[in-house]
Amino acid sequence: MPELPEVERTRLMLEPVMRGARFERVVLRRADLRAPFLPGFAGRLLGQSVTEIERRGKYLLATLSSGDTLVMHLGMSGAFRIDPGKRAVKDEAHSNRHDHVVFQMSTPATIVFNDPRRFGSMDLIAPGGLSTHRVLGGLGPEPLSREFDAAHLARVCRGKRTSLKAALLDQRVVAGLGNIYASEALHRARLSPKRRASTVSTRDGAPRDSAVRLVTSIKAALLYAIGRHDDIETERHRRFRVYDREGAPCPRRGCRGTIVRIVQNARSSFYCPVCQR
DNA sequence: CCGCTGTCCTGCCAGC
DNA sequence: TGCTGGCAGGACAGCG
Repeated sequence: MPELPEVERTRLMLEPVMRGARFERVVLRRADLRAPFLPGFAGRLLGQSVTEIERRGKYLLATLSSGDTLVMHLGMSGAFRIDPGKRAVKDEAHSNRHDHVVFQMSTPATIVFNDPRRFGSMDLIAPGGLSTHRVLGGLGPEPLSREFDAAHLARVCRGKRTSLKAALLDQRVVAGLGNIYASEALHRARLSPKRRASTVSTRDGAPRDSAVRLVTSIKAALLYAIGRHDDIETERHRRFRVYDREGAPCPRRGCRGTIVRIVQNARSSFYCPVCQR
C-alpha cells in the first residue's frame, strides 16, 4: 500500500506508543522478511528506548537510546497494528498468519508488523551510518520540504532520457512517490507520464513552467492524501483523480478527455491524453 | 553511467 | 463453483 502519505500516517500512529517507550520483548516469527534479519537484531532492540520516530521517503526511522537506528520499510503489503496493553505475544486470537514481528513496548502497547508479501524490511544502522547507508544515503529530498523545488527537479532531470513517470518513481530524484501519487501528481501538473524527463528542465537558467507545476503538484497531491486519511480505513474507498480510473471522464474542469491506462516499465500509469501533454 | 527487465512473495479478482 | 492467469501501492540485482 504504502507511499509517502501512508507511511506518514503509520508514523503518526506509532509515535505515541513508541516514542519514549522501551522494547520489553521482541519476537521474530520467522527468520526473514525480504532479507534475513540481521544477526542479533532482537537483542539490539531489547531494553532500548525509542527517542524519536521519523520518516524519510517511504522509510520509518526509529532512533534508539543505544544510538542505533531501526529502519523499517513497509514494502508493498506491510502494515503495523497496535494492541493496547501487554497482550501476550502468543495470544493466537490476535495473531494472523502474516504477523512476522511483534514489539512489546513499555508504553504499554504491543506493536505487530504484518506483511503478506514480505517485501518489507527491518534493519539496524549503527550510529553515524545513516548518511552513508546504501539506500538512505542516496535518497532524494523530502518532497514536502523546501529543499524540493523546481530548481532541484530541473537539475536532476537534466539529460534524463527516461520517461517523466519513471523519473518520479526513482527515489533518488525525490523520496516517497510511488505508482499512485506519481500518476496523481502528473495529472495535477497537466504533464504526460510519457514525456521525456529531460523536458522538465531549465531555460535561460530558470526552471521551466513544467518543473514549477510538477513540484507544486507533487506537494499538493501528497498533502491532500495525508490530510484526507485522518479517518480510518478509507483505503479501499479511496478515489483518485486518475489512478485506477481507466475509462472514467477526466476530472479536470472543462476537459472532455477520458482516462487511459498504459504500461511503463512494467507498471500501470493512468492519465488523460487530452489535458496532459 | 544509464535505463530497462526480471524477481522476490502472497492475495485477490476477472474470466473461463 | 473451482481453477487459472494476471495483476498489485516497492526495491534491487543484473544485464546490455
